[in-house]
Amino acid sequence: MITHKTKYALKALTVLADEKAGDATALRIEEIAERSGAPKRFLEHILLDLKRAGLIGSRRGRKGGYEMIKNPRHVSLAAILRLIDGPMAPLPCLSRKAYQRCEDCKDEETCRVRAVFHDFYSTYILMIESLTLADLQRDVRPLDYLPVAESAPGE
Amino acid sequence: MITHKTKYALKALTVLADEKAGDATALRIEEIAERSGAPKRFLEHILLDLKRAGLIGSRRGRKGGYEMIKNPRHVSLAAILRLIDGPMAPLPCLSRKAYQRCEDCKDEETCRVRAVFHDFYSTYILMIESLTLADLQRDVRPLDYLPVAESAPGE
DNA sequence: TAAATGTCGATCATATTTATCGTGTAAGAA
DNA sequence: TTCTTACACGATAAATATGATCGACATTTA
Repeated sequence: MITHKTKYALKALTVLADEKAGDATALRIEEIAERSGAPKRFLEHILLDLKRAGLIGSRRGRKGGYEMIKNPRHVSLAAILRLIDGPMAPLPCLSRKAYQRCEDCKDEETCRVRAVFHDFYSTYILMIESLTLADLQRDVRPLDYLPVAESAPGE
Repeated sequence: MITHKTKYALKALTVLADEKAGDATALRIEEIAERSGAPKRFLEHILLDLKRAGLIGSRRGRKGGYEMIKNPRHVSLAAILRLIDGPMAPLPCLSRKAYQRCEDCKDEETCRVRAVFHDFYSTYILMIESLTLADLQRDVRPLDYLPVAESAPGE
């Protein structure tokens, strides 16, 4: 599950990316909040994070607001998820930035859980790194049905 | 991130799967706790969940304990994650079992976040469904280095 | 200056996660 | 039977994460 915060960030960035095509007018937080569906006061902090990370720029005062800086094609979803939600690694012992030894783990080198999730995570990263903001912008391609079932635990 | 609870479940199941090869003696919670590194009283509940799901069986009283019932090759990691952590869908609107409309979403059919994560999730599911408990059992294949970097948010 | 708008720390409410405890129930041994 | 061992299970607590709101301040433009 991605958090609401991340979802709001993605939607806000999409709004700003879509806007960038037009004139260079910055969008007010309120405007972004309306168009993304995020609570305004909550969105403030999110936009601030995105600004600090250099994805978007801001202007204060009258005619102020936010605008996209980066090329959406060069902003991976992985970067956004990490920025907002923090490390994505399935286990703390598999994270580069937030590495932490598992207390319950006797030997990290031979931990099978770690080994299996390491392989899994490698592919996962490749996938999420390859998606970009631009993928959120493209022309609408509506869903029909979910092809993959979320089956019951039993066999 | 998978939860500690799920990690404990995976380790406990691995212990039981490894034990199954030998004689049919059931393992006591305490023994499983020691070998998996999980807190005993916490593990009780986890084993109960696994039992209710039909993955393992239990015997009470003297000579009691838990033992593997299913063939580890037929127990997908997806089933275990769902069982312990609940639905895996990145968005509530993408879950079969726990579907929920996103309040902030104006039109689900054209939501780009949903569309992109739907595609992503499909592949994710295929991957995690294809892994089984048996993958946690195989002969140790130690890790050397993490090949994929968790890069910084900026470009 | 006045109005609009981003900045930002503090705070609060709620949910989730991670346990721990006490007590009950069943099975086997003596 | 009676005792001991071990699972069953609901209640509860502590810690952390998440989602959100507020007040006050800083900056820009008219």
